[in-house]
Amino acid sequence: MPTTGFEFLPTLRELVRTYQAFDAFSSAHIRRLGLTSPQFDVIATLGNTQGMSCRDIGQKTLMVKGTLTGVLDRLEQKGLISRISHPTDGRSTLVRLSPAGEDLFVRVFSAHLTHLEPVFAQLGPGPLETLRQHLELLRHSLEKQSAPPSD
Amino acid sequence: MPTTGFEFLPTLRELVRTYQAFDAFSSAHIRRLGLTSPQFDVIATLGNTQGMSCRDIGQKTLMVKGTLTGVLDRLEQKGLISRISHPTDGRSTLVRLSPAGEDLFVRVFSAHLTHLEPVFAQLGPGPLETLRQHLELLRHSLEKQSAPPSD
DNA sequence: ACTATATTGTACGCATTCGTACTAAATACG
DNA sequence: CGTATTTAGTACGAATGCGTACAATATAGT
Repeated sequence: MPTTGFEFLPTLRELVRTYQAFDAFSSAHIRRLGLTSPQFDVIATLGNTQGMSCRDIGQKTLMVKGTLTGVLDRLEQKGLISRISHPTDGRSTLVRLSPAGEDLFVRVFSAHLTHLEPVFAQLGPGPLETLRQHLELLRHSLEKQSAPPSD
Repeated sequence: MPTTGFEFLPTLRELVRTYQAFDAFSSAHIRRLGLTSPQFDVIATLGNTQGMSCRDIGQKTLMVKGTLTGVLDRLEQKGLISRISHPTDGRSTLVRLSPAGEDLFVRVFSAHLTHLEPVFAQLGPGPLETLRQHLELLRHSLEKQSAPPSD
């Protein structure tokens, strides 16, 4: 017999609530380290690289370029990154960590993962992997239905 | 033998990516209906009620009160809600849908769920429920580690 | 009754986020 | 060679989102 539809609502709600709980937990720690979440995202992305274009950073962090400009402005103002003109492509800018940014990256990155680790460890290896697989399924289903992004 | 730690990273990344994919998919549809996501959230929360306080709306929508004030301002400006003084508690405000807000709720709410349904249907009932349970586990683990919210 | 405390909502500043428009530079095409 | 299109980044406005401070009201403790 067919059901009423909308049986997915509890799962939808749980996805939203869980993500928001994760985001609150993660952001609170990052903020105590003196950064915002997007700023941490950029620092973590640039860590252990020789610099990247805004386009590459945007693809890694899922920020659109308009958003990225402001985040990079504030990181540059704090002296954590520097913008250099690209050697071969005159349209592009190379963004790298400054020495102070490198220092911060080393201090903060593993500290943050260590902060998160025990939370996920509660699940155990099996459920952790099952959760990842189901999330991946859902994401692929979402991406199949979506229009390609404009960036 | 102990592992290197940080085996949770793929699951963490998948949680973030999947939520962002869901949010993009959902927001795009809501925007086509003339609302923002938080505005839709409030309209959906107030639908089929006789009005709620800002505090109640905040608990349902997971918005802090400072954010809610601005969202309600814009909904009031569009004529979709009205703010009435609370009969018994002078500190509180009763927020209700206006007739136009009721109309919008009826038109938009089920349309949005119908838009989302096929995406989640891809998973099938079993994985859908497993996913919900694992997300719930993770959320409870997060909430155990978090400080209680300031609101 | 009186005072200390807690609760409700608003005001404000800072940072993000997206969409759109714009400039500059590189590439494709005729 | 010259123009059209594409690409990279910035500029700007509207709308969240959070933290803090604040005014008005309610409640608790004495």
